[in-house]
Amino acid sequence: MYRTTTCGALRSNDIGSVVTLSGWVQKTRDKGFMIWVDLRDRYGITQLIFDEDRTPKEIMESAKNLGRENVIQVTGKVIERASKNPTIPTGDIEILVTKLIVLNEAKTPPFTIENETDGGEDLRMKYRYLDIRRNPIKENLIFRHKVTLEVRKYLSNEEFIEVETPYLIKSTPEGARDFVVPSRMNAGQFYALPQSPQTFKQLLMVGGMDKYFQIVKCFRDEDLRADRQPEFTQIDCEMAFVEQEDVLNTFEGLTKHLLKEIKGVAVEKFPRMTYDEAMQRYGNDKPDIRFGMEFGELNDVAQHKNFNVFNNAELVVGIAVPGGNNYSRKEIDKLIDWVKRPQVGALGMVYVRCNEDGSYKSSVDKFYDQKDLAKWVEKTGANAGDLICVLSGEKDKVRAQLSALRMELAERLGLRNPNVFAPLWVVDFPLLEWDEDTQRYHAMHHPFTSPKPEQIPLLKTNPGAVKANAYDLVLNGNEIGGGSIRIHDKQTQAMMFDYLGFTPEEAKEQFGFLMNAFEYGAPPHGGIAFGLDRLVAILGGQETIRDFIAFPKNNSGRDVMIDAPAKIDQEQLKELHLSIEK
RNA sequence: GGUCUGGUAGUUCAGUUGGUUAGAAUACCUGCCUGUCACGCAGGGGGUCGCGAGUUCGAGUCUCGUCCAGACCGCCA
Repeated sequence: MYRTTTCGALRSNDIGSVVTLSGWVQKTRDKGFMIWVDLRDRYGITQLIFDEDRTPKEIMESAKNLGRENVIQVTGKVIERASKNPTIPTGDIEILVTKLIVLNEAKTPPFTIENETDGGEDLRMKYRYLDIRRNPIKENLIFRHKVTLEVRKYLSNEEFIEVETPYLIKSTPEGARDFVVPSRMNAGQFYALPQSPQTFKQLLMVGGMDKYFQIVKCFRDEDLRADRQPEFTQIDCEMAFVEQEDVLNTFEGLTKHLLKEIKGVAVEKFPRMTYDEAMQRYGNDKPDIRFGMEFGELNDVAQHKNFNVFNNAELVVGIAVPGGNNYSRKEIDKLIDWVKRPQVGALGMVYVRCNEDGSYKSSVDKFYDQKDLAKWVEKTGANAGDLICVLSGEKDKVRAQLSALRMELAERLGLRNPNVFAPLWVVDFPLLEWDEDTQRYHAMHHPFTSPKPEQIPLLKTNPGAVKANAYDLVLNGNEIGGGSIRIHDKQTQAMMFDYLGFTPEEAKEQFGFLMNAFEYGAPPHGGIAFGLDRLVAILGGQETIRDFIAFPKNNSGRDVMIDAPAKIDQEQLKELHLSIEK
């Protein structure tokens, strides 16, 4: 038997018992006359003691040779420590070792296995199995387990059934780029890995499954970010015989359950905001509402005052930065440079200092008097001591720019407190989105999303204005879930494909199976999908999802540990009917 | 595809206007140390300054190219 208990279990009431422990050598402290070894496993650290009076000589000798991360097994008596360590749970006791077996030696690890490791990202990924031994990563993986367990518990209680759907499916041109898998048995043909199980879960509704969920891997062949991996996990859900209200209530319930069980946070009813309102108030369809700094539109009060930059702009909009009047001229100039970076793309920034004495000092005093500026203050909700930052230009662009500035400033001001949770629903998303590159409309959510029925006639006259029964769940400025009420009849679905530029033949070829199914009694249905990696990271109070994934990919989509992707040999290529272009 | 930042000891980093033998911390090795727990003390080993070209009497430092990593923009129905 390798162990009778774990390294996190023993306390002072175990004193006197004889135990066997197995684990890794975290650290040895060799004082010559006495050697202490911190033995670590998943559950904690227990101190071993070897001393020249009480430990046999040969055990003393082999203890001297123990290196970091050796795997050892020890047997010994639990004794009370002469000097206790109140900072760890097992700090009152230690093991007087009578038997020591080195189960496996270890090379010196390339970075320290400690909470604050000296290892860089690259190295940690290459030796991820060592990284996982570190508490922060280990705790994150356990945390993720708890979240998924709570999801399964909650949804099962609500009578959802977890059903697995296939990973080898068919590529479709809509949406993200597909990962494809060549078929050996069907020369020249390819499977695609699913971007989501969307059509399958709809077919499960047609199949009468009624309430479905699945914690499922999805795949998108697009560039990565700190919060984006090419393979990621969704909590994919679908319900039949529901309206939008039913879906929102059900998954608001799930989210509340998670916040309560995982974080001990009780949240009242989630606020709801239309897409248009979110864009107007925050310039963003996933607003972080943990803090204010709401947009104040200034067209009415800032235009027609001889300042041509504003006069020629579609939108003039500002935010009040709390305490921003403290910024030096140099700091403000730096802020202006920040918004002018290509990533943000503003051409400039106008600012108003709100002095404590109630007066205003702006960068455009030539064009605006105190009375004018007072109106800006009113529109942005600025207080004395604030700084108003104003951007202008094309509506969509300037909103994105000011939103970026708002988030940046909130970050700098420490307003994005990871222990505060501010969820909200953003509803009434547009159905379609104009795409400049292809000069046609794209489905904003996906092509199975139902337009608001009363707005269907509007599709003919002003497609861009049609709203969908689509919704996102936003948490702390992150989209953690999104879904819609789906189309469930063949005619509407065929019409949608038509608007999206599919010929009837293309629609039939790609989605004929779904439209056929709609002819055999498809119930009204709708659903939602949560990004599990992101949800777990946010609940864990972190921005990057990588440390909540056991074996993540790096920025260029590589797994640096197994060194994938990699070439395959000529034989394999031949079998798959492939040849590589030189 | 683009923008920015970085690449120097096992590791994390410093390295001034281009100038002698490239440093620190930590890790590692050796010795000492009568209760350590970030143990302490003394000593030691450890470098293709990412790679390639160029400028120069001289390049870790400047220029160009290239590779790698990270953040972001585009992209992500």
